[in-house]
Amino acid sequence: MQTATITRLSPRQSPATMQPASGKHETNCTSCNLRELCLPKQIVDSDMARVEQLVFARRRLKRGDFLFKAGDEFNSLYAIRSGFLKTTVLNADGREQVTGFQMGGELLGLDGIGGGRYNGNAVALEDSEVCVLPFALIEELGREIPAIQRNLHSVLSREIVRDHGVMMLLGSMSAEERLAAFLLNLSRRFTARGYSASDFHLRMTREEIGSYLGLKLETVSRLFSRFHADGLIEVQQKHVRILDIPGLEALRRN
Amino acid sequence: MQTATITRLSPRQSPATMQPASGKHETNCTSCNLRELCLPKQIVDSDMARVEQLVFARRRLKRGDFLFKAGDEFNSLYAIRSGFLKTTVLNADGREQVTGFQMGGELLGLDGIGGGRYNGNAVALEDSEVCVLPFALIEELGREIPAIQRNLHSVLSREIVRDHGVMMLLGSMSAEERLAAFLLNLSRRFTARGYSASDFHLRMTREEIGSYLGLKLETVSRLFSRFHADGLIEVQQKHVRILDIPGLEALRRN
DNA sequence: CGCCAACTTGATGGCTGTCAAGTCAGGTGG
DNA sequence: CCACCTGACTTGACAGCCATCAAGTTGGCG
Repeated sequence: MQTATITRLSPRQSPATMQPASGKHETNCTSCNLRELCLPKQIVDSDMARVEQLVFARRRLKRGDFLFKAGDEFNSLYAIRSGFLKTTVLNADGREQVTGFQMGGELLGLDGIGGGRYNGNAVALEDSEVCVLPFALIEELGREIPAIQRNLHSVLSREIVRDHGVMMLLGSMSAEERLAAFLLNLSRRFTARGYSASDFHLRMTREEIGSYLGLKLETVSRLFSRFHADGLIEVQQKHVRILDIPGLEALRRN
Repeated sequence: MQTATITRLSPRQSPATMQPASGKHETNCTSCNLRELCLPKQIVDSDMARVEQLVFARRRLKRGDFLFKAGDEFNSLYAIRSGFLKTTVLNADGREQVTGFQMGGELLGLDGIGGGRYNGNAVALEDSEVCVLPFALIEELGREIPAIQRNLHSVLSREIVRDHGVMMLLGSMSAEERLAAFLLNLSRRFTARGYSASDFHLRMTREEIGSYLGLKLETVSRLFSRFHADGLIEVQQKHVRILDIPGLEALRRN
């Protein structure tokens, strides 16, 4: 399950001379409905052509496929066009910790910039498609277009802020608070992508939720049942409907 | 305790025209003994003069002083010249989570780049001195000197990797494993700065260690006592001597 | 010298983990 | 088309780790 379809958009040449993608099936940032999530608002039209050069290729993943593995050589960041992924890190003794769940418009691979190799795994939780963004090109364009440079720095910094939020979650919140925060976070991100804020399909297992939240799968399952009994949510396997967002918000803060 | 001495190194002009620092008491990256921690090896001499323009000022902090607070306007990163700091984030209901402890050569303020405001607090745990690096200058120089650009990206990415390590710690390790990993991490970082790997003074309280590790202060205290009883460390208040590094490494992995 | 924050240590309890048994749902093959 | 199979999930019983509450001790600092 590790082979994945790669659609090359332009011949691999020196990064400095890559041609923009063209053709009906090919990536087009200008018309991408995730544009506002990927790209800074300040990008002017005259720069868009250059921005689209960044998208070297697309890559399709089936559920279970690895986008990259810990230790793989780092060359590119990935922008999610569609689908749902998880990222994990591995312990010396083999334990795995889920570090995040990513959806459309979010960037993957930031952990590879510093060390030349990806630090963790990225795995598709459903069939997905990503844009491949060679990092050398990003840096080159960043030097020429300040809005691109600024955007990269913002993305990196916001990932740090997100991680600090997870530390807060893991370090000082109860199991109940963690799951409430998790559901509200998913809700907010689905909303930003035009999906229902209250009705969604979990792409990850109870075990993966538990790993992310520092809990065991049984605890997650029990909490879902409790939230259901308390009238906060409806839950049936992977389908969740939030009935009482203020109620969850109150839990998150107590 | 929020006022802090600021030593201005050069008159505040347009960032692009700032003059390099000079004078016997003034910052000099070339001769700074933390240079190898702050700066990429690839910096050539001809670029060093420009790099030193980055250091707009130094700032002295007394123990307890805030370097910045959550919500403060973001303008600069800070490089620690000497001393020891902690960073924290705050909950909606006032709980505080320690997100890290920083020492000489490490960069602070990365969490402010994305939002225009610092996301958390930075507090000096002992009298400290930092170099003030206006971020607009860093970005400007990054556009002109690829080694600087690369270095900034590496620093940001490595912070993400570090955060993922903390998530692993908090999400899937026992109290004992967490404290062992914490002590070994401190040991490694002191070693890199020329201090003893096995004999050091903790600048933070049991409560701050506990917050960082997701434990209560009593648990931290009990673990210190247990490690002592097991012959792994000697501990007397804030003075710690590691007696058995392999023993701690074995704990970290079990 | 005295005060107070920081620390240690003990007793107890509760939250969450562990172990176990059973249910559910979706996919596969006969 | 249905039965089976397997991974995912739920629920119960129990245990253990760590939190909580409490009482004292230490040591740094004014």
